[in-house]
Amino acid sequence: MSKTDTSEKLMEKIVSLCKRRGFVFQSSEIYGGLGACYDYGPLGVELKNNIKTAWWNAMTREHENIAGIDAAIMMHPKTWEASGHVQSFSDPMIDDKTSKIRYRADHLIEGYIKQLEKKGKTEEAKRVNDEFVKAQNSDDMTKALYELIIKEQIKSPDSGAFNWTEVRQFNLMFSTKLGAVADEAGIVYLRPETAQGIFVNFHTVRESARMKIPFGIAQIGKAFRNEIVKGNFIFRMIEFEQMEMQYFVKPGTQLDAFEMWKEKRMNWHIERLGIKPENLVWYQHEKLAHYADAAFDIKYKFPFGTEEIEGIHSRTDFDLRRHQEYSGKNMMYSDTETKEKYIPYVIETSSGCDRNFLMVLCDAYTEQIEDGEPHVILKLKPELAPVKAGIFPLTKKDGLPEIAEKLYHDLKRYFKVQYDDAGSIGKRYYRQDETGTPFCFTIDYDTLNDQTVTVRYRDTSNQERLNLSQVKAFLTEKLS
RNA sequence: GCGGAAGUAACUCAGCUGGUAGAGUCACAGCCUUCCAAGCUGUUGGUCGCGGGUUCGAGUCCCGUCUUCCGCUCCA
Repeated sequence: MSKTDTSEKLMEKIVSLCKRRGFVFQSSEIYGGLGACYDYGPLGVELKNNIKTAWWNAMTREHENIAGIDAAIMMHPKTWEASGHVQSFSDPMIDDKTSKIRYRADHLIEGYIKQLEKKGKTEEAKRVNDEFVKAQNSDDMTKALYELIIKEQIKSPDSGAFNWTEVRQFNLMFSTKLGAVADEAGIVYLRPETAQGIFVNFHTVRESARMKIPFGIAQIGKAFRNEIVKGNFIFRMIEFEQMEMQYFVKPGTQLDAFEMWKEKRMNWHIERLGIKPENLVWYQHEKLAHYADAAFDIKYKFPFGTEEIEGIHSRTDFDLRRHQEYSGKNMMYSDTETKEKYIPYVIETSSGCDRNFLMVLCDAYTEQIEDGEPHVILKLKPELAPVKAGIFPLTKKDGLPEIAEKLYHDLKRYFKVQYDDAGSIGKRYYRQDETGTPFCFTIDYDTLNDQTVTVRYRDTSNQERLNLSQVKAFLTEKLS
């Protein structure tokens, strides 16, 4: 990243590179695009898969007590009542037309009640509060809240104006109809988080994988949120992919597990994704979600601001307890040694795959000024690079292409490699630098004599010679 | 959803007060090329976001609409 670049410019450059080189495209672009939806291109899908594999392996392969699943996107509607999403994901919003500021309608009324209490008008506060509770439980909650705001003449906290829009409902869950005949009973939601697919499978996974507490269940999958505020490229999408793990522990031990996972997850970003440590920061939640008793986020210093890429939350036994309540099924764990029975506590590590992808690109993006021209290098960790090596004949004659093609065919079974004979050799190196390919092998005139090739390193432009027969071993070693 | 800015080739943009589209880059083919974006030739690619209006004539003026970018609540 060049020091003269403003962060806005940097983001533009990354978006432009993504389009031009086939990392990420706007969805349905020929129809004008669809907001906050993006498609991963040929190189993007490789990079994204590599990130997912790095996560999956670190979680499931390197932890014998973590099992993986892949749950359905659509779940029984009761799931979302139990999880609290039907209630808490449905926000009644109201706009002050004077100041153009938006408020949560329920927060507005709560604020008003508190003000009354402060002024000593306890009786009136109680009356409004009763009406507030009644409005919240009314069949048409948005209308009831609106009528209450109008009736009590609640003014805007910022502008002092009494100039409201109607209360509108912003439910963040997407719904669709199940079955050919659509009726009210058939409404299902696209999951707004992947976690619930893990909770409802708690017993089936535990038994089939023969797990004992403490153990975890890992999952990578799509989730959907009908966001009011979208944007920052792929940072906030309505359809996004989560990589998350729920770790079940004995109540009372959750804080130890919490600390362990905090450390492990931070290290994973630094060691496995190769993110510069100075660009990652911890953020502690002060206002906790309805299910949590401790919550930290890992944030990354994006060009557009320091934003969350992973949450590590102590979810208590909220989810399992609620599922036990709503389903009537026993969600207790029986410890066969101590004969104890309890609902386990949960530590969640939940990371946005698309956000990791964007972070990896931002962190790897490098410009070196050469002869006044910026030379773009994506300094990706070799394991993550979409293409592992470029294979070039120095020129298109004298038998060099034939040797290069043979090398390409020998390697392509094992590594994602690219053959290129178009343009000058410098241009071909440049193309690979821009897409993060860590190594290039060039067949030249020396190859004809001594069977050696040039290996050229992306980050330094340094070159070494290597025997043709050792190229595969070289890549294997560098990528492990 | 509200306020501000903008939509012309795959990318970055030009197109002045209306006269039926251009540049550079990229891509592709060929020539050339003995190691870091060289050069030459050619080719592909646009009903100027979409719809309507004014006009003999609209990329350009007017209206609507969609989308994107920047701010306002929440989150992975």
